[in-house]
Amino acid sequence: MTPVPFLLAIAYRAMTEDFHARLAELDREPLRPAHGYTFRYLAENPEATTVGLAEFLGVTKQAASKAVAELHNWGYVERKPHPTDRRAHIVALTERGWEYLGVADRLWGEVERGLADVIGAGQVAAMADSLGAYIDHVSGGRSAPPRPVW
Amino acid sequence: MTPVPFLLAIAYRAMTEDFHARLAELDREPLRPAHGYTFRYLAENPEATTVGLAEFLGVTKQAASKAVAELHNWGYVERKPHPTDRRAHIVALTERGWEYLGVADRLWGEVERGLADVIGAGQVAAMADSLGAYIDHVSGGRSAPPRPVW
DNA sequence: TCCTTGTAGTCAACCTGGTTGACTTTATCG
DNA sequence: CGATAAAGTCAACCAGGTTGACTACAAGGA
Repeated sequence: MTPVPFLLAIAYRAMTEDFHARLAELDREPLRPAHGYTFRYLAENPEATTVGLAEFLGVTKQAASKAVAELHNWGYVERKPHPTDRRAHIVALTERGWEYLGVADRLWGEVERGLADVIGAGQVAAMADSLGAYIDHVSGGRSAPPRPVW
Repeated sequence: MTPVPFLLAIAYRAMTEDFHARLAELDREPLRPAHGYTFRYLAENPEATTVGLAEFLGVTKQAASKAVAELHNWGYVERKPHPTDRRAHIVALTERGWEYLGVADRLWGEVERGLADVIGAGQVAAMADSLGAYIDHVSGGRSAPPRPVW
């Protein structure tokens, strides 16, 4: 019998593939998972900086800096001077970035409905509750949730 | 609300960290997840070859070859001549390999019980059923299950 | 005010775990 | 046989991270 953690990983991989297939159908650039988390962080933190992003992603600031540069090249993100700290830059989603995030959210919703089609909406809700409770439990004192493997 | 796929990934990551913490408590070498899948494949396929392993892992044969070499260096795996094909080699777990696999299975069981402590054994079973059904559904015609992200 | 200590960000070198491509040796099938 | 395919290796490369050294600016005392 396959241990439950492995089932989680396999299912996640399958869903990610589903997501990318749907992106490809729309002729969308397939960004990596880490980019998705970056988008979410920027969407929720309008004053985001590279260092803040690095902490959120759980990587070094150098790695975060590379990611920002990449997303900037692709036009999803812009860098503005920080209002009070001249060392720092505000990193923010562009129009294009917001639009991509909207599409991604819609597609993840479709993937989730695909799961519901197989196991039922009730089971999906129960699973979300269970996983949420587990994540809360293990993140314990920490404020930020643990990041996924990517 | 966090999409369910992300919850899967975050929970998997948390469980992996739990697993590695338990390994570390036992002063065990922390092998990577891919190694775990390799062990499982070798355990179930006593006539395994490098190419077969590569297909199972979903990587190139060169990558599988590197992994085998590494596990061989660490004494978890041995290479024997193939009985009928002189190009090929049988790759098999050593005693040490079997022993490690046993420990890993026990620890994954503990991690799973940690989940059950939070959400209840019934929910764990329901989740395992649901995920299993989903994985079966999406793997469709394919015989081998999709591999996790590592 | 200046001076020390800390922080945002970058540059460069390196590591890891994979990739592609070229190759040798052995199998297999007409 | 001879052509084609498969097992495995070697070498070069790539992507996405790391560590370490550095610059520019910030902030809080003496």
